[in-house]
Amino acid sequence: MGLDDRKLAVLRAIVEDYVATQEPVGSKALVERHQLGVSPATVRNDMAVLEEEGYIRQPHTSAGRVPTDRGYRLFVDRLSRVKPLSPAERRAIERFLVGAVDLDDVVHRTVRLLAQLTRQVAVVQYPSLARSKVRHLELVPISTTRLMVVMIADTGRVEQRLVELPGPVAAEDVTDLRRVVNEKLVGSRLSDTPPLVQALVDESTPQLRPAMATLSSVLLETLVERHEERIALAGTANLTRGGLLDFQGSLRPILEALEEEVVLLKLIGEAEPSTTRVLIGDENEIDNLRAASVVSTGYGPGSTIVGGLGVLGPTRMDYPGTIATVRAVARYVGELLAQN
Amino acid sequence: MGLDDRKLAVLRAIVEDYVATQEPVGSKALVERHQLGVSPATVRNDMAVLEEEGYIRQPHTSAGRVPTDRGYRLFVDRLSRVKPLSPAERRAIERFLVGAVDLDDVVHRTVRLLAQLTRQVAVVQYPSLARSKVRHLELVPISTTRLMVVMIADTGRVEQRLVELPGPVAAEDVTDLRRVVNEKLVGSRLSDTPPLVQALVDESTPQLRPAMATLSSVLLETLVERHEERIALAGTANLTRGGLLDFQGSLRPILEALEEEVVLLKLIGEAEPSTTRVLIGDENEIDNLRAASVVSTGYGPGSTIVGGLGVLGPTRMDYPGTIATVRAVARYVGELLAQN
DNA sequence: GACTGGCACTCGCTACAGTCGAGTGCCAGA
DNA sequence: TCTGGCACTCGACTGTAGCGAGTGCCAGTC
Repeated sequence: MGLDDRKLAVLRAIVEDYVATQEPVGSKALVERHQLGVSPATVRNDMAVLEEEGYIRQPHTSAGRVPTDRGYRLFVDRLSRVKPLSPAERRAIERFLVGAVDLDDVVHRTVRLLAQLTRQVAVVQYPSLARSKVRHLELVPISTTRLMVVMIADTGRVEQRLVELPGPVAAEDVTDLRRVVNEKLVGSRLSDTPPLVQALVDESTPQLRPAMATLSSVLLETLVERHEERIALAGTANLTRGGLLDFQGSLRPILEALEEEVVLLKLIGEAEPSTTRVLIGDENEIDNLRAASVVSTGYGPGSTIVGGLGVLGPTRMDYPGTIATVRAVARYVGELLAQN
Repeated sequence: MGLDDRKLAVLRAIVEDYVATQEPVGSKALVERHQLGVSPATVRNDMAVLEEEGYIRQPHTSAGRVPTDRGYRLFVDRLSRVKPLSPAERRAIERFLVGAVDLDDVVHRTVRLLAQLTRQVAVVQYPSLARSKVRHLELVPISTTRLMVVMIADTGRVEQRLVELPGPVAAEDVTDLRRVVNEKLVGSRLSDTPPLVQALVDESTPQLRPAMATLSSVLLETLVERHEERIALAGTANLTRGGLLDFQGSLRPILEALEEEVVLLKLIGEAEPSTTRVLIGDENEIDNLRAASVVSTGYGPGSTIVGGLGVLGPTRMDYPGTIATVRAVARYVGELLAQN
């Protein structure tokens, strides 16, 4: 079922034109806009083959062709080169990210930047706690039976949680607790902590044990399991570009999906090192997003990955450009994190 | 230009029917569905007057009437009673909010709850720092020239910020700094701090002064001015209900407005004590939201207000129900905060 | 065998005419 | 002041016709 070079060129041309114009593209327009060196009739034959193979389809007879998800996939995999960023884009990225003051700030700036550059919905995952190491644990007494636990991770993430102690604890005991948890936990990965935390309880003095038990269960429960991941989102207004033609007329399912953190994490959180993942339409496991494509990648200081980021848009998107932007932003953010 | 009781009843009926059916309501349908005790012809005369006064209008000549923003305003001010919540709703609120573990948790649960109950976009402002008192300031050394400042407010809010010190500071100096800032600032309103913070610098020992200067400027700049307000949002998918008839066909401007924190704050942040504010369509100062209505109120422990919350929806919304829900949720959240 | 020009065909889109009916405004009369 | 009646308006819907973009196929050419 060979697709010879010209057929591939035709497919590429169809994808490019369709992305640009948002209108089904016909054989005549194709030969006019691209130097294919053959006549419309020939192109039509090629199109027939491409359609048979499932790479393009006709919205209705007497209309031009539109790429299918499969067609986009082939385009992304074999027919496109990642576009180099324009100097203006590079500058925009740098300008946007310098002056970030804070992890929160970095994440917010990043997600806005991504949304602006790609003109799509951007998603940025905060550095995953599971991939962070504990830098410091602070215990702040709020009352005799209440403690605020503040965890600072090496990725810059800060999480806090109020702990209700089983009974009153004296100030010097809090100091002891603080010393012990820091001694034991600083420098370790949170994902590795369960045994460590258990040990904390076992090794506590009888006096501290009840407090330590509560504290450690909160550490595990809240910081590791529940709150674990955070997400920032921007650019939802970009969904309305393309006047409801994308997303088969209803933003509903998309907006619903974007409200679910779990869904977002699934989209961008499973990043593998230094790969850019592209999910096109149907390839998406989330039903609500069957009409959308997602481009995502991991980021982190140096070559490690601490979180994911990406964008979501119509299947009809500029893949080469989007991929380039997502990669570039991820790289810059990584550098930024490395500086801290 | 007296609007007698019957004309007001007609307006009320029109608003209620239109909100329920989303279709222009005609004189015949009106007398059938409401016991107005008069004939359609009479109602038509009343309608003509109401239209002349600008309370209703006809989308086109041979269609029924639709309330104008002005009509809704009159309805809200004089023609409607706040609906009591159903027991199911009460239960939903309680169920949703118990078990909240954290301020973050409370806010997230609240915003989701509001969105779910009102079936609209919900906005919740975190307790305003300007209205909070400092409960504790923690300084955590990250390196010899870096400090993490963690501020815990009495409202439960926790803000942190990385501070780059002008030079290395010894551990015991950090302890001193911590003691001093806590002594001076704990218990004071952040909005009142500028003079206090200035005093901090003036009174510092020469040794601590440079560090204190940086620290205090960060306290002012970041915690008070910049980061000041935080906002949680939920239910954007609800904008797509009513199939694009609301919002004159485009969600674009709405989604854009919702991305701007400043805008959201303006919407719900200017709450006055124990008032529920209703902004209808045109009354809204933000151009993008001229097709929407906002119902908002303040919340806080006891009778104090620490922040605002509210919902945004089409002008064609169930005002009595929405107002009731917003108030009830605000009250519950206030109680929850009071417990801490 | 691959490509091309030509031709018949399909079918969505637009315009137009006609009908229907909901809803109105107005008026005369109770 | 209210009501029933009536003429009128105008959007929604239906059906028809013409247009044109685009196709598939086929016979002919290189």
